[in-house]
Amino acid sequence: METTEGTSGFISRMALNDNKAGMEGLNKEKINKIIFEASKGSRFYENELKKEEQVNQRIQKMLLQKEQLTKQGLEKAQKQMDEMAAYLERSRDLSRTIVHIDMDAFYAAVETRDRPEFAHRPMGVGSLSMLSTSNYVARRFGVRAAMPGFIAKRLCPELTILPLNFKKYEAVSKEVCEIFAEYDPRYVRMSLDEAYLDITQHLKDRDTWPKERRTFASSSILSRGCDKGTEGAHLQVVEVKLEQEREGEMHDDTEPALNYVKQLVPTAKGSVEESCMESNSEHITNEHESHVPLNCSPELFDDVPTQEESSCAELRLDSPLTLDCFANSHEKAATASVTFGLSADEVVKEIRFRIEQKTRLTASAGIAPNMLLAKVCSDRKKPNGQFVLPPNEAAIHQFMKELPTRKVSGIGKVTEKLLKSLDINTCQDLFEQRALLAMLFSETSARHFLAISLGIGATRLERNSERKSMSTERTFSEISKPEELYSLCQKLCSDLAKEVQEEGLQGRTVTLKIKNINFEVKTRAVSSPSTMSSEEELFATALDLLKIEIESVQPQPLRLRLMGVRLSSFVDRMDLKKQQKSINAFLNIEKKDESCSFLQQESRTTCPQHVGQKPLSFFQRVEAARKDEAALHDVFTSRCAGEVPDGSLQRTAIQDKKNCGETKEAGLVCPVCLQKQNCKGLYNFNMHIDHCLGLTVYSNDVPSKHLSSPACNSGLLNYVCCRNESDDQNHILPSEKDLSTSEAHQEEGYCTFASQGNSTRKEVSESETCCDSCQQTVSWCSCAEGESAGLLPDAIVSPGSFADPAACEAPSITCPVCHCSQPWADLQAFNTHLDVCLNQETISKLTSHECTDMCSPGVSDINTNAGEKTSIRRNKLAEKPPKKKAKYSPSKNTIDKFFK
DNA sequence: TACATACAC
DNA sequence: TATGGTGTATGTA
Repeated sequence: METTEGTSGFISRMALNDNKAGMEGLNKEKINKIIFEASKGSRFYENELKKEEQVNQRIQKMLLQKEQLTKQGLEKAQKQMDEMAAYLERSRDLSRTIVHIDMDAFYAAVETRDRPEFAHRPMGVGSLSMLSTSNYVARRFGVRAAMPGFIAKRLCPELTILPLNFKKYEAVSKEVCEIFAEYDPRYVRMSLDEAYLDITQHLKDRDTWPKERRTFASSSILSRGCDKGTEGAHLQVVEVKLEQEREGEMHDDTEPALNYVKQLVPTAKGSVEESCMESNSEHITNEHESHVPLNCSPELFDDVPTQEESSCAELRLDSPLTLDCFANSHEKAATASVTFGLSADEVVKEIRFRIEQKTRLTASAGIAPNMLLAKVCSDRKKPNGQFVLPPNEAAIHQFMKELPTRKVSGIGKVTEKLLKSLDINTCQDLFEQRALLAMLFSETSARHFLAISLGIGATRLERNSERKSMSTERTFSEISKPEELYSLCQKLCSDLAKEVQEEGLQGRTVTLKIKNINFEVKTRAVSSPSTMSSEEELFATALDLLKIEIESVQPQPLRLRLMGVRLSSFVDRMDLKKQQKSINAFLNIEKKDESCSFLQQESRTTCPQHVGQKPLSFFQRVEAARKDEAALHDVFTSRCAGEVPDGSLQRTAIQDKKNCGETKEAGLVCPVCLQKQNCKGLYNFNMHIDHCLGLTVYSNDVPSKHLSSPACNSGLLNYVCCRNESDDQNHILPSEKDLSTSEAHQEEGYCTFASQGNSTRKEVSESETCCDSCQQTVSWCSCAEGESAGLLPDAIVSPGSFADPAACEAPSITCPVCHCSQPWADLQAFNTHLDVCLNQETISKLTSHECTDMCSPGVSDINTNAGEKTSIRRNKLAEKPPKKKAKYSPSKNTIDKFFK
């Protein structure tokens, strides 16, 4: 989405714009006045003023600090920053071509495409409470994204507000992404309407492409006037003024005329879009302080259009409008085609062209050597334009010189205000004041500012960074009755639990967020030693927090307008999968020999390598693999390597903090594989032990109800005990497979599982699995997709299919540590034996003594968390995870009373 | 770890 | 009548 801009810059530029100062200035004042009138006296407004005051105090504090700085201190800081700048310059990578693509007024454009009547009329998408975006016509009235609809209506009574339709936007976004993937399969989508592409490789490949591959048929006006098949043709947009706009009456103009349309003519120079923006950029450089009404909070007016956007809205209307104007030309243009050149600029034109052909929507783009710059560039020619920043230092320095700090992603209104108070307005100022910034801001911030001032940003697009939290929150009209608050809390937990479970996540920290009727926000968090994902667990934790808040204001009621629940500190399914992958690697089973995989070991007997061999039990396989030192080494080194920093300064500190020191020379000997381990930190050592045990490290974080028998409630780790319907026996089976009873079959190839009135249809396949206890092969149907590693939603597991493992016919199991045959009575007994074998006492000793030598900064972490993983968890599995001490624990009766 | 704040979209 | 929801990062205690 487009970024918004502070009021002051907007007003100041208006004042300097000779042609439009009167109209826009008045317009701006009108907008401010209307917003102010609609806001003043409201609780929201009062809170905004309060927040603003806090920022002002922060500024005062900072200025006081500034006064106390010594010359020597600043010189020292200057030296350090210069060293850092030199380092950053040395590491500058100009080799990549990064593109940032942003769909113009996306939701509004999609709606306009489907309902062309809004092409000429002001329209917003959202609700009376909040708009997500608005079209360019509405923006001329000051109607912007993140503005309440009722205020937008006051600004523009003719405004139509359409409801959000995410399904539709998602579908369009998918279409656009299909195009992105052709240029960079590893493109990174930031939101429905925004993505980064690294087209470096594409540019190389493209050099060898025949012209035909760069030629596209055109079904719209975009091809009009283009030389058919002309190599490197430039599409020039000529804006033709159709009708003189009535100045100063925009608010009363209920149906603003479409004043300009575009024509494309071939040119070698570039487009008029660029010259249009260049002329605007002159005004940008003439910025000065603004006149914000004294009694108005500037924050309230953050969404007023920037000059660039206002001008663009006048000059360049949404593309669908343009297309409509050329409706008569469509036929003529239907057979045209256009060929794009080889440069990055041409590639991006091609992408935008294809997006418009495919979706009838326009996009803006920025092309630069890194993400930070590309993002700024894409904003330059919005809407429907693109800007290239050449990959050379001189051009970048020149570009950054006049760039207002607020234009940089990550510098918001507060940071902008803080910087302005230090007389820092542009990125060049950021560089010049680097010593001051180093003294007044944190090291991280100062470094960040320095990188920005040099135009240095990330050059590698990282995809699929793991999710760190998941939350759900709701705004409502005031609720203050405790029972209603509890009920709401439970609903939120229920919703969150569903989503968390769908993603196969397990979290340890629950955060309750509340906003009172005065818009004051509070968060309260608690971390549990064990992970959770169920509604019950989330609710039990969140309720504790909520009760404390209710009590804290008693005898007054807790009057809320928002409540949210967040789960974080995840150990997710990916970790489980990775872990399993490592176990497979540990067992020296590679993909190339999938027929012999750990999970399908029956095939082992038919594999040429293993013909005639008896299927091995799980622990026998662990034992066999244990002997394979090479395999062990692979797994082990990969597990113990720790995080690899990406080379940036920012990450170095994190790495330093996280990493423990090297293991002492004596090392730690794994009690399972008996190999000396050079792990960094006990945590990794514990991970290794878990590998050796062939158990899932985080199994204790998986809800036991999914993995264990309800009958024995054992929390059996990699196993599930299931009753097979066909042989009517209980079996102990590895839980990598999702097992369901054959009864669940409703039709061939599918299972339908009923739960709480809902049924889920899942594709399944028949498979055979060896019972690890009785060594018999049994048939199961397993879900082919969706769930794995035993993370079965309730709907799939039929509790009736579980039974006590003790019922299994073959009552013994091999201990992976001492290798003796242990009687299989129940898991608890077996775990006890395992713990003895692991010599819990020794591990504890290592945890408390060795660790201080092994791990410098992370000692407490390792002692409290990681240490527990190995030495305690096996006995803890069957127990209810201990809850963090809450100040108040509601009695069950009390809660029940509320829900009856 | 807990919490608040800032920011993006 | 009425000012969102989701997620990440960072500073501070």
